[in-house]
Amino acid sequence: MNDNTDTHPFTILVVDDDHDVLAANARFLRIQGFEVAVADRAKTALERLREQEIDVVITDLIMPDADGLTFARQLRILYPLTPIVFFSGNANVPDVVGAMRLGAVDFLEKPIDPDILMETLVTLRDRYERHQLIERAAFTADSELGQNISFRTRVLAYEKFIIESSLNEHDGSVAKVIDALKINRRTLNDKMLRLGIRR
Amino acid sequence: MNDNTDTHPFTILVVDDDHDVLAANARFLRIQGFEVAVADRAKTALERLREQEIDVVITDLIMPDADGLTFARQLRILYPLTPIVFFSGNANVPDVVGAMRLGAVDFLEKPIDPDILMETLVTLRDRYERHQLIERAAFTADSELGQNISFRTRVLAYEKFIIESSLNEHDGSVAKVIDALKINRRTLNDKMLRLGIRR
DNA sequence: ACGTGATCAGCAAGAAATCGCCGATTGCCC
DNA sequence: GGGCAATCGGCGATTTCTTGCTGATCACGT
Repeated sequence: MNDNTDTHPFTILVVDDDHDVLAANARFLRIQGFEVAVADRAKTALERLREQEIDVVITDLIMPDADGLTFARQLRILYPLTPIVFFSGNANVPDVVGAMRLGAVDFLEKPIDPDILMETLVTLRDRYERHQLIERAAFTADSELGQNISFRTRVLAYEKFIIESSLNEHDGSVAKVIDALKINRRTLNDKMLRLGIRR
Repeated sequence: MNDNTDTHPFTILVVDDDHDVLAANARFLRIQGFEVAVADRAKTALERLREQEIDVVITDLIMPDADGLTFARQLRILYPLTPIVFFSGNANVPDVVGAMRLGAVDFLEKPIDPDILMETLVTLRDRYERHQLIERAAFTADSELGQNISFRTRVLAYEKFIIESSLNEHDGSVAKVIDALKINRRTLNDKMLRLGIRR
């Protein structure tokens, strides 16, 4: 199911309707060594997401064809675990609340401070490099087929993700995972078996 | 409709260092039929939480003895499931982000609009009156030990998130959610009940 | 080689979730 | 009012999950 891209580069999708800002940010991120994809509106952004593997989405809250929250909502359905970072020039509190409720990783203010942006991205990349890999495969594998991923599938993928993350976090120690997740050892074993998790 | 005096009245803890505002808000909420506890600082608030069962905490972001986020962090350790509603007069984006990351239910701006506050609280109460009880028990049982949130809890939270997202996406149409998530109607109904999801 | 600690799977009973079937309710249109 | 579509909850059979008990591996240090 999972394709060959053993190690695809960590890719960031930057969404901004201001082409100048978009280009500048993209350039900055490329210089910093990230793989960057760009889009100037929600529709294009969703296309990019379909075309290539995106690891992080950084998006303006305001877009010509949809507001950022609606976009994030769609994104969440299709790619439930892809981190989203919002930015906006004049965000009000309800917007920020809404964004965070949709699982935004962070909310930055425009103009973006490069240091802060980098810090956020590096954190995400580290996290990605540690665990994300496997969980991602499960999600994307399904989502490519169509819009609707079954409830069951999503939940299983999430379970897998949690367990693998925790295993990673604890250097593969099952005992520690049992303690951390407060899960019965037998149950954990079964789930690992069922979900195809190896240490 | 429902008299749920089976356990204890739905209790709100209001935290504000401005005694006048505190008194005014407490009075307002009592008139609205809520049981209200008050505190004028983080320390007192934590005492109240120990003394009595609190169902919702409404707190100013700024307190004399600790900032609201630190307070929320402590609260989260001790009572991970207790909903927190923040309010602040001059909130900046990072504060809101931090609050939401700590699992705040909402972030209101001062001066508080009574209607919005009521709406938030009524939603929380309804949810509480449903089956939050069960979930709640699971959460608090786990949380006493510390940071680690149990596997079960996380999965439940994710299920809730999926269903709520899907409901949102489909304007609350259960039928469409059933189709999108490919979930049995009966199962969905059960889960909504168990997880305290309303349309 | 032996003990120890960590891990794993088979088994089976008990617990929980799933889901079809049924009837009830509500809002809407004719 | 009557028909219709959407929604919900009770009931119960069936399936699935959980989990304690057990014995088996395996790596490692003595």
